[in-house]
Amino acid sequence: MSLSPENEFEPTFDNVLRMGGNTQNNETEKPPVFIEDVARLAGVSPITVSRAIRTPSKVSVEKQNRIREAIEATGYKPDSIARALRSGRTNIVLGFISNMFSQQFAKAVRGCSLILEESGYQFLIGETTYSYKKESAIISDLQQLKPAAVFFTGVIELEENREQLRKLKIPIMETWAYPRDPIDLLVGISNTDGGKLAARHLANKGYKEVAFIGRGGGRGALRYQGFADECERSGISIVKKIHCKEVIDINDGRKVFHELYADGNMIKAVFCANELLATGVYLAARDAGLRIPQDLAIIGFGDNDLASSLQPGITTIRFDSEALGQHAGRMILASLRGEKLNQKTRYMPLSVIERGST
Amino acid sequence: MSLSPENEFEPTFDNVLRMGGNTQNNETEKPPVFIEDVARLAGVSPITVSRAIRTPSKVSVEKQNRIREAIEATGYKPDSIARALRSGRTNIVLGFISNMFSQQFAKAVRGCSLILEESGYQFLIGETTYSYKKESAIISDLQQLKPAAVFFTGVIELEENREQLRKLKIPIMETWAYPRDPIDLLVGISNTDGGKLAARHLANKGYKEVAFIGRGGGRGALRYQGFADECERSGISIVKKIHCKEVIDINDGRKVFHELYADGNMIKAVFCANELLATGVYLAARDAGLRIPQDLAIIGFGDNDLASSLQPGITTIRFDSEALGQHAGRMILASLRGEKLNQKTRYMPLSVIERGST
DNA sequence: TTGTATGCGTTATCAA
DNA sequence: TTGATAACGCATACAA
Repeated sequence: MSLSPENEFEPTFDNVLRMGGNTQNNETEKPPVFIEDVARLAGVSPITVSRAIRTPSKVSVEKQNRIREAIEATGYKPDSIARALRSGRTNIVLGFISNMFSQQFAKAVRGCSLILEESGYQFLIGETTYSYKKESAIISDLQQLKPAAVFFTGVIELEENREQLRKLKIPIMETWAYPRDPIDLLVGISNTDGGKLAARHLANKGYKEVAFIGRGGGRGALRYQGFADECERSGISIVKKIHCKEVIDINDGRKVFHELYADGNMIKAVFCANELLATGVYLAARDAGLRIPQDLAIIGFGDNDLASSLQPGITTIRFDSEALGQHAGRMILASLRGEKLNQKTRYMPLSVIERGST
Repeated sequence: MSLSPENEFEPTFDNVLRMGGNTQNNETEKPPVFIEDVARLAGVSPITVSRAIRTPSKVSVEKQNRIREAIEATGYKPDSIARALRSGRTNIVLGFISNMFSQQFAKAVRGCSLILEESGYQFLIGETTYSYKKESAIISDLQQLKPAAVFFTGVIELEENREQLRKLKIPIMETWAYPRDPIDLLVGISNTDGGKLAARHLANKGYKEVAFIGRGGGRGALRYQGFADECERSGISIVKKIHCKEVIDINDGRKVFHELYADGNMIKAVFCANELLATGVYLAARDAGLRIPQDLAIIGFGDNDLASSLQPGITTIRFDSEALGQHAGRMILASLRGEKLNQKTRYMPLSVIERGST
C-alpha cells in the first residue's frame, strides 16, 4: 500500500512550526567586525587583542578588560581560516569512524566530541569504511585540512600512513586495539584478551567444540588469535572458522549463519567477533528454528541495543565505549594544551556480560 | 566474569599487523611545494597554475599539459586554507545529523557524502542532538568554518537560524520534511503523509481505537498531525497519545511502553512515529508477554535493521534514505557548480512496508 | 589567454 | 607588556 497516485504527485506539505518570528530584515546589514575594529575601540593594537584572546596571561589585566568589553560590544569573532593560515593549524578535531552503523563507534565519538567542544574545538566526523584506500586518501587530505588533532576508531596499520600522521606533528589518537607501538596517543582495548575472555566463558560453560565468525583482518584477526590461544589452553577445538570481508550491518551476520552448518558440523557454540555479526547470526538461527542457547550458544563482542534487547539477550564482551571516547578527548585536550601527559596510553578493561545466549 | 586482576593490570598487547615496511626515514625531508614552484617548472606564472587547476578551460591546452606535468613531478597540492582565506570558501561540505544512532540518518549522510567526495569535496559530519541550543551554536560557527555547502537531516525551525543560513550564500540542503518554504534546497518526505499512511493502514486492518507515540515537536508533531487527520476521516479514535522528549535509542521506546496502559486502556494498535520507539515498544511488549500483532499491533516510521530482523517484523512507513542522500548530494553539487537547477525541491515517496506486526 | 598588483584577516617575529 | 612589520599561500580584480 502506498498513497494514491494523485497524492504521490502532490504530496501534502508539512506545516513545519516556525519559531522566532520575523527577523527585522530591513535593518542595514551589520558590517563584519575585524580584530582591528576591536583594537581601535579598546585603544590597543590588533596584536594585543589577538594575545588577549589566545594568551591572556601576556596582557595586562586592565587591557584584558577593555578588550573583553570591546569584543562584546562589537560581537567580534576571530576568522578561523585566517587564523589557520597564519598559525598553520585549525581548531578542528577530526574523528574518523570506520562504520557509522556501529553503536559503539558512535558512542565513542560522541564522548570525545563532548569533551573537545567544551574547550572550543570543533569536532567533525569522517567515515573511513574499513578501506585502506579510503583511509590513505583521508590521511593524505589531512595535510591540507590541518586539523588540531585526529581521533580514529581503530589503529593505523599501513606504515606509510603512520609515517604521514607522525609528520603532521599533532596529537593522533588511536583506539580500539592495544598495540605496543601506537603512533602517539592510545585509549585501547586488548582484542586478544577479548578473544580469550570469550573462549574462557565458553569453556566454563562446558563447550568442547566451538566456531568462530569474524573479519579476517584487523581486530577480527586479533580477537581470533586470543580466542584460539585460549581455546587451545582450555582443550577446546575450533571446528569451524568463518571469515567475513566487511561487516556493515546485521545482514552480514544473517548471511554467514548457514555457512556454520555447511560441512555438516554440529556447532553448539559460536564466538562472533563483532556484535553486528552476533545479532545477525542470532536472528538467523532463531528463524531457522534453533533454540538459543540450547541448540546454539552465541557470544558476541561489543554490545549494542539489540543484543541487550533480545530475549534471551546476547552474552558479549563489553567495554565502556563512551568512556573510551571521553578519555580520548581529555588526553587530546591535554596534549593540545602542551601539558605533559603522564601516560600517552590508556587501557580500557573488558568484561563478559552474561545474558541468556550462552 | 572478567580477566583476573593481574591481567587487568597487564593486558595482553595486540600484535597488530603492520604493513608497508620501513619508510626510508633518513631521507632528507622533502621541502613543501608551492604554486610558485610549479609555475617556475612549467614556465608560467602562478596564477596560470591556479587557473589550470580550477578552470582549465581558461588556459591553453599546451600550458595545461606542462602544468599538469609540473604538478605531478612536484607532488603539489594546493593549500586549502590559503585558498579558503582568499576565496572565502572551503571545499568542505558539512553534514549535520541529529542522532548518530539513527540508521536512516547514517544512510542518508553516506549517500550524500559519496556523491560529493567523488567531486573533490570533503564531506564531514557534525551531530546536533535534537537541541535548538546546539543547533544555533553550530549555525553560528558556520560563519567561521566557511563550508562550501551544508546538509541537514532535518529542517531548520528557528527563523533566526534560517536567516543566518541564508546569509551564508551557500547551498543549504534541508531534508526529512516537506515544508512549503525551504531555506534553499530540499529533498523531502511528507511527514504528514507518513502519518496518514499509518492511520490508513490501521484503518484497513480494522482497528477503531489506536494510540500514538512520538516526539512532541518537529517531525513527531507533523506525523501526529497527519495521523490524527486521517484517523478522524476514517472514524478511528486516538485513545492515547504519548509525547517523548528526546528519542536517542531503543530504550526510550521501552520506557514509554508501560504508559500505554497506564489509564487502564485496552490499546490494540499503536503508531510509533519513529523506528527507535517502535522497536523499543515492540520488545517491551514482548517482554510483557503480549503477542504481536494479536494483542498489540505496531506500525513504525523509518525502518531499520532491527525492525526487519525481528519476527514478526515491524510494519513501517519507509522511504529510501540512501537515495535521499544521493539526490541531495547531486543537487548540492549542481548548485556548487553554478548550474541552473530546474527544481530546488524534490519529494521522496513513502510507502508502507507491511510485516507481521500489524 | 596570460600576467601584475594586491589583499584575504590573522599571527609570528622581532624590536622597543 | 606592547607594538610595528611582515608574511601565511593563494585567488580576485584588473590590465594587457
